[in-house]
Amino acid sequence: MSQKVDFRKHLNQKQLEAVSRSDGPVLVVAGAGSGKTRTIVYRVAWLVQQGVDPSSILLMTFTRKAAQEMLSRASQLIETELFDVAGGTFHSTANLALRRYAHYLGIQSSYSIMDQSDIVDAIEFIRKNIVPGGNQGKGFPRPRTIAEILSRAAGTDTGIEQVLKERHPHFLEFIPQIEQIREMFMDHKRTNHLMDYDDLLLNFKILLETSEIARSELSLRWKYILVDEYQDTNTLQAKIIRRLACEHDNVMAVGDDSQSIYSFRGADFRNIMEFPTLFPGTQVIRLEQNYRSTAPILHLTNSIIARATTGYPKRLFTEKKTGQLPMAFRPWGEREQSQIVTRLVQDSLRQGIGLSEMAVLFRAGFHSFDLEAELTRNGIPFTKYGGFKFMESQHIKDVLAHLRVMNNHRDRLSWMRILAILPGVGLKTASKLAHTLSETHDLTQCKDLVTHSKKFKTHFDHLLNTIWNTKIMAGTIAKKVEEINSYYYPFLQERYDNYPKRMRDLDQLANLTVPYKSLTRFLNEMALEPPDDSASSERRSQDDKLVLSTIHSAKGLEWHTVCLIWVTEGRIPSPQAEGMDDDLEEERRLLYVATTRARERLIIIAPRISFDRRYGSVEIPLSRFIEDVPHGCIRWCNT
DNA sequence: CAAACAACCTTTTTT
DNA sequence: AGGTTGTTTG
Repeated sequence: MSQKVDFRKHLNQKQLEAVSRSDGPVLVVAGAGSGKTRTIVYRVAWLVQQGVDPSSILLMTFTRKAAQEMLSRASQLIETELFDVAGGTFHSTANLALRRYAHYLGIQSSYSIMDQSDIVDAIEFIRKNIVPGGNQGKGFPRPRTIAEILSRAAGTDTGIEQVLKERHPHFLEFIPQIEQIREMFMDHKRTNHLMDYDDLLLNFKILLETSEIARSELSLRWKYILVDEYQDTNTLQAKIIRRLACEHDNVMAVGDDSQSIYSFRGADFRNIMEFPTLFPGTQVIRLEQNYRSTAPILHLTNSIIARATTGYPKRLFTEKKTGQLPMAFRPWGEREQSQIVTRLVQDSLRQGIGLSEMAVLFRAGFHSFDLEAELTRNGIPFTKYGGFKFMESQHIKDVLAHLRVMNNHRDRLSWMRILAILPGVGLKTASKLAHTLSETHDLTQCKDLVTHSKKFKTHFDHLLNTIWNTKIMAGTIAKKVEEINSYYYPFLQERYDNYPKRMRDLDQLANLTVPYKSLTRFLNEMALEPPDDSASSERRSQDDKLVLSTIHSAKGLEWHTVCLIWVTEGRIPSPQAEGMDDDLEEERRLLYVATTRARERLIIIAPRISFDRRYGSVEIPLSRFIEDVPHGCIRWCNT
């Protein structure tokens, strides 16, 4: 048995209270930097030291990485391996449970998981077919928007009409069409054995509600449930937790309503407010001592969130009394902004602050394009979190489609994608062939599908041979990916000028498969948790690089120095939020999350001029959230 | 029915 | 600046 950990020494009064609670529901309202992660880590350690079997603990987090980190910290603490603890996202937990219990719902357990782009592709495909001979063109929502609407309806447990009224009143006239698309989309998923993110949660919930066996088995297995980032759960997820804990009520939910920033995904901070209602007898514990930031930074962040209308009032305090005032700059334009950041980074380096101790944060992925160029010019290495996704670039999707077809021959859209790569194949041909191919197990029977064109037949044969041979060939998944890569290479070269770079991406993809033994596993995990980008897989700790990140992707992280760019109207708050109170509130919380990432130094930059393609140079005011803040909070600097 | 070209428009945030 | 959508041509 491991040595005893002195919990009293490592935790403050409140943290200790949460960690050592015996049984029953607990809600930990943990302000930014108040030791939220620490509390969870110590809670796991405490439970295990009390003799709780690690395999009866379930740790739900926002990303798999977060779960792994917490578990590894906990296991270091008590010097006990903890790989028996179930840890992961709601989606991966749902996936796990559904694989096992799908038959109770009359669903095949061999379903594939659709990622965002699969969903959009499918909806687009359906929309094209819905009105024969014509697209509804003008004013009709785009596939991406439709996907959003459907997802929101699923995640909030409401109807399409409700969602449209609240979020997209200008599409109200299309209710019948959208309903129809929804029906056809569901049909498409059923016949092709597919599930999207919402289906995972929805079916998990249904499973827990309808199958007494599954519910009690799971609830008896996971006797202690910990949920991180509870403020970013939706109603569906709350219901899942409620059911999972039905046998014991041992749930510890941890979160901060002031940091709820995922409402576009159906998350609602009111969820965390209602937790005590969902679990009567909940002990609410507030963590308000901040261990991260200096007093001046905290003063600013407190002022930013003070005007928010969220529920649990709190005011963080710290014992780090001294420190620099947050600095703010108003440079002329984007160019100057990038130069300030660069200069700042170079100065900090001279002061001995490592590159990886600094981060630049922004509202949206494209806000950093100019900065990226400037950093490159100055030879400053950086990695970027958030924004464009490796897995969603065309060439990666092409190769993945081959793998998916090998895995699930019914995947019609992947067939279409593969076929459309061949020269001389467009929508019509692909559609026809994909239909037959997806119905047939044995590809060797499909050779004669194409007879008319000799040239095309050669290509088609080659494709079928490659798929078939790769499918049955022995060897690792990486080997198979390489096989597909070399088949795909000529097309890649043909289609893209930057094919060498894209080829490197494909090699990277092969590397990603290394930890996996089963192709199904690999594909599903990639859909559930895609890697950040091609660069980050090489990143791995020791590389000293500046971090550029969207605010969303910076959640839960911290740096010595944080620099926020584009703190202006039109960027934060984002123009889309304009006129919607709830959304504007969320933008404020977003800025709160961003500013609370800083330990010692916070820099805010807000260019005066932004370049708009339509109107040319436009003057833009400082973000209203900073305008609101008391004067002495910030030191204004000349550029 | 597919390829080549042109206009366009988009652009939050992510499991 | 990129992909996407629509239009024309072969």
